[in-house]
Amino acid sequence: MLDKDGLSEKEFLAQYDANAFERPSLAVDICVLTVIAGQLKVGVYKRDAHPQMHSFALPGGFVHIDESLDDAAARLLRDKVGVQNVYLEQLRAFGRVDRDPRTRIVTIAYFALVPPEVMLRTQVQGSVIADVMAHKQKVKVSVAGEGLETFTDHADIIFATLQRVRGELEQKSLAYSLLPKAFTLRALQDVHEALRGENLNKDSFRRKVLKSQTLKETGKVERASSKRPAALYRFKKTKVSL
Amino acid sequence: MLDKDGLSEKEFLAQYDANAFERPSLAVDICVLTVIAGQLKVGVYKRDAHPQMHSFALPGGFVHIDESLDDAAARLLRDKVGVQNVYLEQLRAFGRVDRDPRTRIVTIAYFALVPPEVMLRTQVQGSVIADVMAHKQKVKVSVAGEGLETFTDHADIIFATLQRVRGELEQKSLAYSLLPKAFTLRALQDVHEALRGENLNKDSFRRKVLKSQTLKETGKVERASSKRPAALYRFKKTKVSL
DNA sequence: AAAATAGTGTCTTTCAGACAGTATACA
DNA sequence: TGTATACTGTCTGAAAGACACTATTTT
Repeated sequence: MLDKDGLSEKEFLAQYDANAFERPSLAVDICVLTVIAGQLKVGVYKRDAHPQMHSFALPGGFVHIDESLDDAAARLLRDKVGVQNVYLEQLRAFGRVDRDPRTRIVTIAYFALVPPEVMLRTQVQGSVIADVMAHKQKVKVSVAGEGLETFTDHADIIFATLQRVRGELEQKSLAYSLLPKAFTLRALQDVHEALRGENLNKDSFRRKVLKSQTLKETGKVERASSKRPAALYRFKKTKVSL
Repeated sequence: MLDKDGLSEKEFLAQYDANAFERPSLAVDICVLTVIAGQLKVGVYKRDAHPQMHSFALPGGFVHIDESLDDAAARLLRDKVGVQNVYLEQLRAFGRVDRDPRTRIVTIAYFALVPPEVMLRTQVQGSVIADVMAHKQKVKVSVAGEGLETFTDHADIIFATLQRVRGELEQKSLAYSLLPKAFTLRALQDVHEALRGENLNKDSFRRKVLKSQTLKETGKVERASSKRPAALYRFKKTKVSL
């Protein structure tokens, strides 16, 4: 079968020149979220090179020619954050023309949800676990109350991640990716509250989650520093997607 | 301020070589949706060139080096579909390594929501307004009951668009982008039903939408071929996002 | 015993779904 | 007049929020 230039598909592919036009570079950046003691955190690192040296950036890097976007994200998460086998989902692409002064770089943003024990166990050079606060249409990244300057549009990426996670929290049961295998109902509610940025009614939260049949009692109770110990539950990964 | 190689930011940028590594090509593809007579439709065109000649593809093209992703999507929508000033939102990137036989092409998928009058007015060479049916985790694209072969992963893009639109239908009031300025409550419900792929309770749908304060009566009624004419409403663009 | 958190029972309000009935067009 | 659709009013059941109360631990 020949095309309008009289070429077969094989001939067409042989003469195709991918370098005929100037192309943007393609990167992946990852917004790593965790909830520690009811506080929402993001993993960033202090840049030690130009451009925007000393600002704080999300971990990321360029997409190799022979790896999928998902593979690139998993590789960078492993290499730059030291974390694997966690929840990892693509957010979207960010492609403002002037978002990077080096050259035209389009980035595919991902977000990862990491349980606190896993996050606290990783120690990578220059990495910082910073606080995140969403207020209005912006996000504030800080450590010990001290605001951090964020690299290029990375604050936008964090904000968009928060919006996405809030929307998918229920449908995809994302909260369980931020908890250890066994957890109390209070801890589950803490995660929901940290992500949604608001307090929830304890009674109806308990009822809803218990009635949803997504939890299984472990029979054990919290080894607690608190007062009355709470029952520990596990997540039953049922739930169907749309 | 000098980096670890002793370069200033200006010197660093001058010596930066974007071509040091082989990079994927970057494209944009657009899933154009409309609802005609209660039926969900997608705009595709029959490929007249390799690869996968004669399959049906979403309109798209390459991202220019000096335009943002959003600008590229708007340009391609205008040039390839003949439509502008419609709802246009980025879905996400699709980057399977083997998704295009020409070379490594990562595509940023967008979706557009177009009112039926606007869609029917456009006449672009080779374009087809096809039916869409979602069943299970796949999508079926057809014309007059005849299934169409879709180009590379474009069926996945359409499916993902449907999922996204269903999720954002309420929050972002997307249905109004698929309707003329004045519309009946029945037409609004038809759009919701077409997008969600299920029938809704008429009574509670009316009550919910009327109570939501997002509609304004025009005072006019439908010039109808139906029985009793229905009141026409307009969309009051209030509603705050998250 | 006091304090603090976990967990239970119940009342009220809200809202979706169902159904019955009225209104207004066309054939 | 019959029929089909638009629109209104009311009942019922499910679930969220609020509140009161009991249970179990640490100090």
